[in-house]
Amino acid sequence: MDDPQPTERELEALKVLWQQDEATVRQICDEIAATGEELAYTTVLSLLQVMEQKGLVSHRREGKAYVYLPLLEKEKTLRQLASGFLERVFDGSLDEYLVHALGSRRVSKTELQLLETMIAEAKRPASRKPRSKGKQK
Amino acid sequence: MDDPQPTERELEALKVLWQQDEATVRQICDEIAATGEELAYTTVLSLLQVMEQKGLVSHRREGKAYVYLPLLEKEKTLRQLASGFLERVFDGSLDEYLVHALGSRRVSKTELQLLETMIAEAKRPASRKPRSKGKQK
DNA sequence: GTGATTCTACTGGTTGGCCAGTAGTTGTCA
DNA sequence: TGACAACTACTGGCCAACCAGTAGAATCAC
Repeated sequence: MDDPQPTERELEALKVLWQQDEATVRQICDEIAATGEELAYTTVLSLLQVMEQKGLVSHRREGKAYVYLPLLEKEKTLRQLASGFLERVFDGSLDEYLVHALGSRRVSKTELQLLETMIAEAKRPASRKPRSKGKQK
Repeated sequence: MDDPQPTERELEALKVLWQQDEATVRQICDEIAATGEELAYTTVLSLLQVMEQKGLVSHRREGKAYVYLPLLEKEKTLRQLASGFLERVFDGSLDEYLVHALGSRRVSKTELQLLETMIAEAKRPASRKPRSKGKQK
């Protein structure tokens, strides 16, 4: 409830920032363009400014350009997005979600393996995973 | 790409329709109110009318009231929502999604069991699941 | 028929997200 | 210093979602 959720576009920008730690408007612009969508430089800038206003990102001057950096934690944000979606669409039922998610695409062997590992992990009753809030990276 | 995706609110209305097969504006209104959100009658009506325009629902007269019924298939819609979300937010990585979804809440024993079953199911290489499109309820 | 009740049709307003153009600023280089 | 290039600030337009008020139509009791 604290931090505001990013919109679709904002998430795109955040992904770039998460991946590169920080980036100039130009870089973000290029990165988004690389995914197929061409946006005007000023459009991306506007987006970033709105995001700064919302507290999603911050920036500092570097020479002539602004370097933006994310304020939202990647892991936390994704977690919130995931659980929010689950709640809204599937009323919190993970099974329901999976039934539909699995039904819509092929699942690779590797993925299945990973799933099993995760389940085994979750099965251990009181095994508090360290969940280092410092996170990876 | 065919059928348009419902918005947040529209999905709420659709859920009611799916659950009851069909419903009057009044019923939908009450049902939504039961989840905690009070909406004006006319608001719900407007919503339904927009949805009809989009081809999400249809209606027929019954006495004095209109009875709305869903045109979107529940299973298909949920599947599209699930996969769309997965694609947009997690770049299609189911693992990634699950890591975050599982991390955000407790998972019950029953759920774990169900997950295992699903995985076992998915593991069988060419076992075409019957996928009875009629499904439960 | 008349009136009261309950519904639908129509219409408008507000907000947020998204996009981009123009003007102004800053840094660089000769 | 002067001119150019690259950047930022400001502003507005567009559209979808959401909400609700008012007017009109159908139904029913009497």
